[in-house]
Amino acid sequence: MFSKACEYAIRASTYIALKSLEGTRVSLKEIAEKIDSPVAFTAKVLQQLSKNNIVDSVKGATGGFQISTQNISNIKLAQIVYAIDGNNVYEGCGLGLKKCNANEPCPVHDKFVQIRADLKNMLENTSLYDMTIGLEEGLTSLRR
Amino acid sequence: MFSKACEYAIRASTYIALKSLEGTRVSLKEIAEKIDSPVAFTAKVLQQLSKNNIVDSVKGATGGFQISTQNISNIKLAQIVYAIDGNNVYEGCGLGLKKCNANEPCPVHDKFVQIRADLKNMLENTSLYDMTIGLEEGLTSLRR
DNA sequence: ATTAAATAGGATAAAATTGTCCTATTTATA
DNA sequence: TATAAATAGGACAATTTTATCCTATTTAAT
Ligand code: FES
Ligand code: FES
Repeated sequence: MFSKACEYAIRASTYIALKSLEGTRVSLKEIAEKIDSPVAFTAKVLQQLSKNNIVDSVKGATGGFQISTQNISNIKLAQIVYAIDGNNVYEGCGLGLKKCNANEPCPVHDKFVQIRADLKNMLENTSLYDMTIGLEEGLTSLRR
Repeated sequence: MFSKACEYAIRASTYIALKSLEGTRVSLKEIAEKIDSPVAFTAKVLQQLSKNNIVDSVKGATGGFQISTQNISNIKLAQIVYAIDGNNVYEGCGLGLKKCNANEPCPVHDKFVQIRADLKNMLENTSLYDMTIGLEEGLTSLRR
């Protein structure tokens, strides 16, 4: 469904959001540990998220990653997926034709666009804040 | 969503089904041409489909691939996807956790399982015969 | 029998994705 | 000012996926 990079991106952003709500900035090292991801690879993903203004990075000692309270509410999973995996999830053909096109549809087009729309809808309506709910209480998890 | 191999598998099976309904067997070369896929790679995919009894292969001159009328009705996309991509589509976690598990869910679990169920449902209820409807008349396409 | 056309399958190669390592830069603090 | 801790980013390595090439085998038809 999503690339590994994108899975890490969502999990990392969620963890950063959680800690930002608690008022603390988090280091790459801590993030990778808490979401169980390879450190250096996660660094690349975070760089991309930073460039896309999805997370804020602070350099230097005591630096780290954070997300503003406003952005925690405003940023949706759809933006993260788009930043890392591009628009294939939203516009790609289920059977791999170059362009999904209702005018010359593949045999699964009608059924596929519905599922894709549901997925898109879910991603567009799930904020980072939504993602953090239940995390602190251990009702949901970012590792294992 | 699906691997390239799986996309080719679905398109190839659909084309073979179409021609089998017309009573003719088709060669690898013709298949690759009609679904716009790399010949040798498609051969590997067809080998796998043959091993999984999704398509029948006939060796030798005048040989080729075909699917029995019964199987055209009975074989569902779900079987093809499973044969090529395994069960990740059906059982994998949306955020890449090792196991999707309702007892220790990731933050998107509840929403994700629904979408996954819809997809699974669609794949389990779409037969190769369904896939061929509209193809002959050009209402749907396997290339472009 | 020979030939030609087809699939089967092993060995590689190319490309994309995933992952690692090292150095540069930034910045708080001692 | 020196140091230590942090991100940024370039270069590279490993793995997986995708694609190609070549040979063996099968089989219909001449
Ligand atoms: S053309 Fe294939 S999903 Fe739209
Ligand atoms: S645990 Fe992530 S989708 Fe079920």
